Amino acid sequence: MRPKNLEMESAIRTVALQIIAEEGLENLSMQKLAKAVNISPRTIYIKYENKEDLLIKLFIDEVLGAYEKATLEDFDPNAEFAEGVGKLWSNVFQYLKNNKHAFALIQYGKSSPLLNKAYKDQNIRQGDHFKPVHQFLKRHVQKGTINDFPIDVYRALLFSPLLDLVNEYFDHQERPKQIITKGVLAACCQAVIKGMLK
Amino acid sequence: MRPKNLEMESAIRTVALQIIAEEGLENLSMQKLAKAVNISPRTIYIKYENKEDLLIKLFIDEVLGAYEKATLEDFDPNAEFAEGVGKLWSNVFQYLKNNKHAFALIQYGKSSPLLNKAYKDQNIRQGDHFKPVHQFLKRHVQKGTINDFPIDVYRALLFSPLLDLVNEYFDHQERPKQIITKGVLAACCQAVIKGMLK
DNA sequence: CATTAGTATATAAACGTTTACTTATTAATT
DNA sequence: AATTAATAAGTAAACGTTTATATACTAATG
Repeated sequence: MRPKNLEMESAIRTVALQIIAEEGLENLSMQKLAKAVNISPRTIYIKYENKEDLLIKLFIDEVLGAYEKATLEDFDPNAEFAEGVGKLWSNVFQYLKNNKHAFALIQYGKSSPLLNKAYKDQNIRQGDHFKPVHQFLKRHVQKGTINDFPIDVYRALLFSPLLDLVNEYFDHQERPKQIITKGVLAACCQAVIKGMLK
Repeated sequence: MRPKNLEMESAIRTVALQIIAEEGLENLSMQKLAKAVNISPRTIYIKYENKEDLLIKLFIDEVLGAYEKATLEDFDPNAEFAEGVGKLWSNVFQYLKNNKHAFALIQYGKSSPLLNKAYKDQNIRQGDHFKPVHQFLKRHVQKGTINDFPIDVYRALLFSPLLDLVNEYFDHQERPKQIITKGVLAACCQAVIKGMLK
């Protein structure tokens, strides 16, 4: 039996992310993708059932998986609140800064009904990728460090400003001056922490 | 000369927003839109140059314009910091809660390159729709109430958690229990305010 | 009756996907 | 060790459909 060319599969994913980031999800087509990777359209269908399947696998496995892994790297659920949040912020920023294409698809996850649905299904099926973070937050609620909120509310408070700052970071990359400096990021992180502490 | 049917133009916009919210931007086509409004495709082209033109006008005029107007309603740039931010939050939440379809397109504004570009162009050309907010923030920087940041950074800190909470609000509308209550919203707003105060 | 709004229909290109075929590789058989 | 059969990977070209937009026409109003 002829073996799969594994490089090709990763090329498909890389180029797909690139097209999505540069031209938008609405401008990714199977034929355009195949041409860009320099393969036959049929080859994509050997590895993915159809376009939906490709997009969802791209989103869940390639993007969210790596993102979540990077977020939790060296994160200690038993850390002090400020220290823990600081670590999460620096992990996320570091990762996204170096993975602009992945970030673009993450942004689509909030708007595209297809990806949004996939995200929710994934969250329900797989339980908690972010278990260490939940553990961390729960501990601090019990210690009385922070107020008790549903987990989705913590996500909004803790991470959405950071994602917006990443967005600004990329926007200002093409401009004369970068406004999202280490200092600004640290100050914002401090503001978020201060707001949450009781 | 035969007069334009103005109802038709607003029907086009309403149905377009509906399709985008329900099926995604990538699933809006001119023919599908025409069929849904029960008009000929050509009629859309009388009112809009092409698809891009339609999308950009939908985004800028119909959605962002109304959103910004609603945000600033009865907002007093001379208010105390907590009061001013509270007003902005309640305006935004109130408006988006009642305009789910508009919210969907606003979310796309962060991911779709076409809309993103339109947004930036608009921000540059039209200067500051949000001038009262800038004025408000500047005053509080001078008074020493809050730290001095670029305006984009304020936007991330002040509004992105709120938009995420609106997203959660809609998600939980289809579930047994709404977690984004008035109390949760007020507490989050307090957290954001507290974090920003020096 | 001139002018423009609007319709029905057509266009070429692009879409997602499939069909019919070739190539590369492994494992069994000679 | 060489040959062959089996099988999956991969290609080229085409499928029917949908796309954005254009053409040719009719309807309605100043």
